[in-house]
Amino acid sequence: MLNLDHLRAFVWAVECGSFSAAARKLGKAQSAVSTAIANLEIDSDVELFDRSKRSPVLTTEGEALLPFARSVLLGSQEFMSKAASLSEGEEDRLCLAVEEGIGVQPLLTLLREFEAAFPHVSLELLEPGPNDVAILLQEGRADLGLMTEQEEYPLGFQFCGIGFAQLVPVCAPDHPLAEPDAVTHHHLRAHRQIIPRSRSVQAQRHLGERHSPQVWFAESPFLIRALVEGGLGWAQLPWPVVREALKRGDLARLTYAFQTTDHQAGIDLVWSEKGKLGVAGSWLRDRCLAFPADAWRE
Amino acid sequence: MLNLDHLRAFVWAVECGSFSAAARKLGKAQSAVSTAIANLEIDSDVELFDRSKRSPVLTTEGEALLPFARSVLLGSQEFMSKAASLSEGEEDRLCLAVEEGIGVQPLLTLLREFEAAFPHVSLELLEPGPNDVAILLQEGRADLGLMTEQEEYPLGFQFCGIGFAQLVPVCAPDHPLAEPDAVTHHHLRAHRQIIPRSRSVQAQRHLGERHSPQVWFAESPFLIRALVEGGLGWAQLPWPVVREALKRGDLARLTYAFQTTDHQAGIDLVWSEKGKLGVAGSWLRDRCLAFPADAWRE
DNA sequence: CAGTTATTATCTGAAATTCAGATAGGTTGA
DNA sequence: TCAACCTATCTGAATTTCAGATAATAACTG
Repeated sequence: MLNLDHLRAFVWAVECGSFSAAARKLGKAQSAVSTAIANLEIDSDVELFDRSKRSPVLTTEGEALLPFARSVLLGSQEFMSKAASLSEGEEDRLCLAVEEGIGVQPLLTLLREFEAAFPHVSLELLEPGPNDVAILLQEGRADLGLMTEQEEYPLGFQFCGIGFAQLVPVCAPDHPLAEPDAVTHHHLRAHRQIIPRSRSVQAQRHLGERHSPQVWFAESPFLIRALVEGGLGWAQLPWPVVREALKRGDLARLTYAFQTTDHQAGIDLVWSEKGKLGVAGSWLRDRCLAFPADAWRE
Repeated sequence: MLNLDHLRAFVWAVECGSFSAAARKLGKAQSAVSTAIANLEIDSDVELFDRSKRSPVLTTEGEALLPFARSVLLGSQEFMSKAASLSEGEEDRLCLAVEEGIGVQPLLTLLREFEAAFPHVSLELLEPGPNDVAILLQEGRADLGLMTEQEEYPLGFQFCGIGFAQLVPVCAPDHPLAEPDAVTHHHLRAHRQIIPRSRSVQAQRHLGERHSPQVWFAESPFLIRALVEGGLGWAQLPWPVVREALKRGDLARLTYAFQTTDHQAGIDLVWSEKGKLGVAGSWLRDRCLAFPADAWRE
């Protein structure tokens, strides 16, 4: 029956150029390598080396078989490597949910570090609408979440504010509110506000204050941006969502008369109860917590 | 150290649902499977099964490791399978050179059979210009060749006629020779003939008779077809090369006054001295020899 | 041409491993 | 409670692996 040690002897003998050298490399006796390869030749019924010369040279059959042997050994290394990863408490996969509108841009370098540190953990990234992050965590679908802050979280979750996202009031360039003068509460109330609201009835929190009695709701900030660009109302949207549109002139920024700075929406990092996170999850959590608070404002 | 038998026990235990069942399947004692998996767990430092229930269930770590184990075993099977192929005298690769202009169409079904019969032999197909087949064989670059017949072959080669290709005289539709009347030698001599000739000076055999004192040469029948379509002369070309162009009207067929049937160019199957061909090569050679002689005329 | 070095195959007894069977203990369902 | 099925572990035997010694061969050196 095929034996990994035999394959090892075969590959190392090719690598080193002689059985003796391979034996020295492997820390075994020369006879061990010699018999190992002889057994491999018996098992496979193929003459792997031509021994007529001083040091053995691969036959064409051996040459053809070598990549197969390497492949098996590589597979066994991958097995052990994955096993080591698991035995150190690394999870097999990790799911990170980042609420739509929170730019993933600040995360990119972090994810590159993650890739290098945990090559065996397959990362899944979700970008759900507002507050769906909490639902994904509750369902166990996601392990770690990044979402705009909420008054209270369900039991069994830990959370920690890690920064602030800038909420920018915008409307279409030809919208009445786009006038250069600062707008008052009175102006705002006269026009339709569009507010993000989650699909699930479970938790219908909305992002930002409600300023107008006349409101529409929409699931995604990108959908809202489209509505606002179409002149259907005004909205407070995260800076990463509107940055390009403002630069292009597809949107206009409102100037509040009653507030000089933009509204800040806190960003919380949320994870399920402490024990559930593996090594990689904890690493990612800790690195997120160490992020500077203004990294998310771009 | 990792051991293939341990991996086998692991995978079969998962497959069968219990260690005992796996032992029965493998024809071993239950204790063997049990200790094998225990050893695998020690080696990898991962708990693969949860034994608290009647029959063991995979842990999440075991689940993650299972595809890696399967991969290693699959690799070992591929090794043995390839070894069996080699030990039966199948070559690792086989190179078949089919002279340009000899249609590969008749070969297709044969190649499909080849694929099924010799899955481990990687086939290489070359389509060299006239007479380069002989050179490729001589250099050892190709193992088997299909070429238009030649008066003599270098030593060390065997050859056998296996059929005939039809050589069709063609010219451009607006060429003087395209007239409906049959053309005589005299007509032919008045116009430039284009003849295939190999790149190598070594053997400058040309395909078909020379009918005109005014000749050009070109390497490939397809190149010649382009020249003829451009009105630069007339030529005798293999039927598969001109079939589509004749149908489209890009070429016109000449009618010889002195010959009622098209010129037949014999097709030879050529291979290097007998011992060199492996099982797959011999198989392919014998199947080619059994081809009906008119298969190449389409 | 003789001498030296390096190589492989093979033999041998010891050491390690594997194996089958028996036994004990746990889980499941009747 | 019992029967059926499962796993872990122990034990001695069988098998395999191993290192060291030895002989034979190839290549290089003077």
